[in-house]
Amino acid sequence: MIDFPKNYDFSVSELKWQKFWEEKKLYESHPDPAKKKFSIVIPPPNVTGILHFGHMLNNTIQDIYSRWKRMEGYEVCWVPGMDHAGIATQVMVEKELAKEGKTKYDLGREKFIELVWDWKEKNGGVILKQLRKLGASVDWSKERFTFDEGLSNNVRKVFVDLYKKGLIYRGNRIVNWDSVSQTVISDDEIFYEERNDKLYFLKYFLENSDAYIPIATTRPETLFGDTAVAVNPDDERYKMFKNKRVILPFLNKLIPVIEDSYVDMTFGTGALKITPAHDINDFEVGQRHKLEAITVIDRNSRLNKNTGEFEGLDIPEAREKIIESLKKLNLWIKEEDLIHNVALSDRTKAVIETSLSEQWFVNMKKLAEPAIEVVENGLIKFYPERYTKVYFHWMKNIRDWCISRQLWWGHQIPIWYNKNSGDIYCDINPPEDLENWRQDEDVLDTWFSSWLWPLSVFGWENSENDKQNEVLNYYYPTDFLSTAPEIIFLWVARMIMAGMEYMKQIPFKEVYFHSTVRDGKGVKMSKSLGNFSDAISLMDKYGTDSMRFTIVYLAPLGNDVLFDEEKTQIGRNFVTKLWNAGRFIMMTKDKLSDLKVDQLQDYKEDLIDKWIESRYNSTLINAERYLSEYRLNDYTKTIYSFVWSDFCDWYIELIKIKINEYSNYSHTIITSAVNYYEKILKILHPVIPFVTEELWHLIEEGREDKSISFERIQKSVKNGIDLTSEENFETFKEIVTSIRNLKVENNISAKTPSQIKIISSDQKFEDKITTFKDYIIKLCNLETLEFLKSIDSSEKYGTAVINNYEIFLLLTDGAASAVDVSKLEKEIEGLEKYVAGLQKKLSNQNFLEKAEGVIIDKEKQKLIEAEQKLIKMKSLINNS
RNA sequence: GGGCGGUUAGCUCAGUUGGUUAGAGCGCUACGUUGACAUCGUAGAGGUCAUUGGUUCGAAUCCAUUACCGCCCACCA
Repeated sequence: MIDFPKNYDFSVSELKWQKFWEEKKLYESHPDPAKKKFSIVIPPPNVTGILHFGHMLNNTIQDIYSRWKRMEGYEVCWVPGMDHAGIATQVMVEKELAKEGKTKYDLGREKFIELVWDWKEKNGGVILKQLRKLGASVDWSKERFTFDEGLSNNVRKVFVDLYKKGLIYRGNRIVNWDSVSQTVISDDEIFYEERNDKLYFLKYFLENSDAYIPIATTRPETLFGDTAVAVNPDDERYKMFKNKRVILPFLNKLIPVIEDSYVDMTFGTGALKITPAHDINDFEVGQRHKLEAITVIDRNSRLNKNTGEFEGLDIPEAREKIIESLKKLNLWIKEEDLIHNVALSDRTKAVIETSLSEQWFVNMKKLAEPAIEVVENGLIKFYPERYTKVYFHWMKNIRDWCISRQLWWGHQIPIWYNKNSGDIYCDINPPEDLENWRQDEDVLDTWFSSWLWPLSVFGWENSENDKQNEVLNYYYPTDFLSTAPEIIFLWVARMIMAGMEYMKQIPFKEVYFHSTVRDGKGVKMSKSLGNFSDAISLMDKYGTDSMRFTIVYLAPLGNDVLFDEEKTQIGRNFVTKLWNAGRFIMMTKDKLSDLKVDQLQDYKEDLIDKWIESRYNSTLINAERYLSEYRLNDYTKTIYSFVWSDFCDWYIELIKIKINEYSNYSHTIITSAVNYYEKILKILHPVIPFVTEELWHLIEEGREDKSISFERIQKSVKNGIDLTSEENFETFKEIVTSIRNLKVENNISAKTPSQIKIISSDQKFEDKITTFKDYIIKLCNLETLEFLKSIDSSEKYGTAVINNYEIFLLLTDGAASAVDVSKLEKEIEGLEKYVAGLQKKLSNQNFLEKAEGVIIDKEKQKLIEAEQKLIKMKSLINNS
């Protein structure tokens, strides 16, 4: 006899199995040519990261596929790891330093990097511990870090290779400069904030004339960098200025008036000053018109030597002084209030200065071509499918990738400049006579290492040896990638490009973009908004399985998850239900184990057995289908309803009757119940791994060294569905529900034994019912259940009319009135409308000519049934 | 501003190629607790499928329009 606790203690169980799985190295994978493989690489979380709801959802999804495929017999490999996350990590350590009143410059580059490594060893990687807590069945022996040696080598190799192919170049481009962190940041690290600002109107006088062109600008301090004034070619107002020159204030320099359709005639004055060095659009206009780009703001956001008397001033100061001077010079018109978006740095909240800077770029056009093709050809599929459009739009308009970052924590660019000759040396290893060379100070964008992730984690070396790389050849391409939609360009698209360039093969076959997790009101969860519940503490409170189940249950493909603490009930209640069903089965098994052999008889299968087998097969077919379509919520829902509605509400209740009435069958009955229960545990294991492992061990002795995660889930079989049994069972449920309802309506306690009479026009109906007559009697607590041709009208009855049969509940003394007339009338009214609608449809020539025969027959059948029902209901009302 | 989605019961969502009196879970209401489970059971009430128009014998489903919501991209001097 197994001790089966009344309550499930998830905290003990989860720790136990987490340890068991890892210590036994169950999920370590090795290439096995005899088996089909299934491989996934984790989207490497930041080394600074902690597990939030997005991670919980994403890693649960990956775990579901890993576990399901493993149970289907695949050699599954799910590779974990982390990203060194340049800016995020560096900023974190810099903040620590700041507490001691120090900056990174006090330490110097080398010492600072050492410090970051220390920080990583001590505080980094919290999220990997949390992945263990989540139950992620990853292969820990393959854990990688984007900054570890192998991956760093890969990064250098790829840089050198692209450089030698001429795809990496150094160029002057407009970049986003964060003057606080002193680095260039990408567009993705910027957010926009609406601010109240001023729009200033200035006069730029025409050369040798009293006429001026009015300029509207929010940034008068950049006028020193103006190299043109632009107007729209269609703008009649400035016709006289076209192809002439105007005088730039202060510098008295002549700049041309150019025409460019980029200029919006309706905004400001319709005349725009062009400052190619400090605005992305101006830069583009400048390129079109071959204008010079003059930098006037330095890296500390101060005006530089090109601004004459204003040199050294910061921006607000300079702006004020410039306006003052313009007024004195009579170059001032007016100012207006303006609400516009200001770009700010995600990390430092500093106002972003767009300025011209020398950076390293990757030319993306060539790399993008094959990456577009493989998605067009369907070699890579996106779920939800609509992301393919988003992908194409971006890929077909791809811009060059600025890969240099002015940080210390990251892969330093493998470029050396000769101190004497200025020659450039680019190689994986430093030049031999190092004292004559100076390495480029910049590091590479973090994504420059993560775009190689699917190759590098499997030991890619970009050499001839690759062909002998058994591990890489076995696992690449991976089968599945699950990630957040916001990194489709930053990461997903780039991995495809790297995969095509270096493996000549796609990096993954299917990409799932998971739901964004929002709070109950639909607001994206974030720490700053304070609507952020701590995922880990909720796991402690409700159990990991409950959280996993709930979050997947709430995550439909392509939609957001609206999550709040209250909703964890779904998962928690389900886990409890599953536990209690197991407890019932085990208790019953124990109780019946005393039965002697001579008490057993041959077990006769009945409707229940056929029905539950069919329901199981339907559930399995659905589960497989939903998983293959990445409809994870439907996968959980279909199993949920099988377990709760079919197995617990009906199957177990009927088992109870079988056992109480025919205890001599019970061994077979309980064997069968255990069998279905184990099947349930298996198909649920991918989503709720801990409790299913616990239950699987409790349900049968002798499994100490085994894990449910290696039990096989057999593929579904189509002919496992028995529609007749399912339909008959539905009729059975319909009768039971109707009788229970009749009792409630007539104020008869469920416990009171009642007499039921059923009248049917269908001769076969009685035969059909007979097979489950006894179950009806027991479930509804009946004294008698009779089939009659007519009813004794001297008695009072509660009645239910159901299609081709009627149920009569005999009302004994003191029972309430037999028929609720008003309710019945309402029903009749609805039914009459329905019948009229059908009649109209069936007398419509067009319908009869154009609709398919099957449809017409179906409608005719509906009409017959409805008319029958109507007649019965009317007679009911007449009799009352 | 450009692109892409969405709008079905109080809430969150299903609804296959147009042919149901439109479904589920949660919530709500009533009743029910000594034998798996009150984290439960039984039963019930709830929707003119966002608007308007069109295609069709027939529209939640296809097309167009409007309104609102969301996401992504670009960012306006």
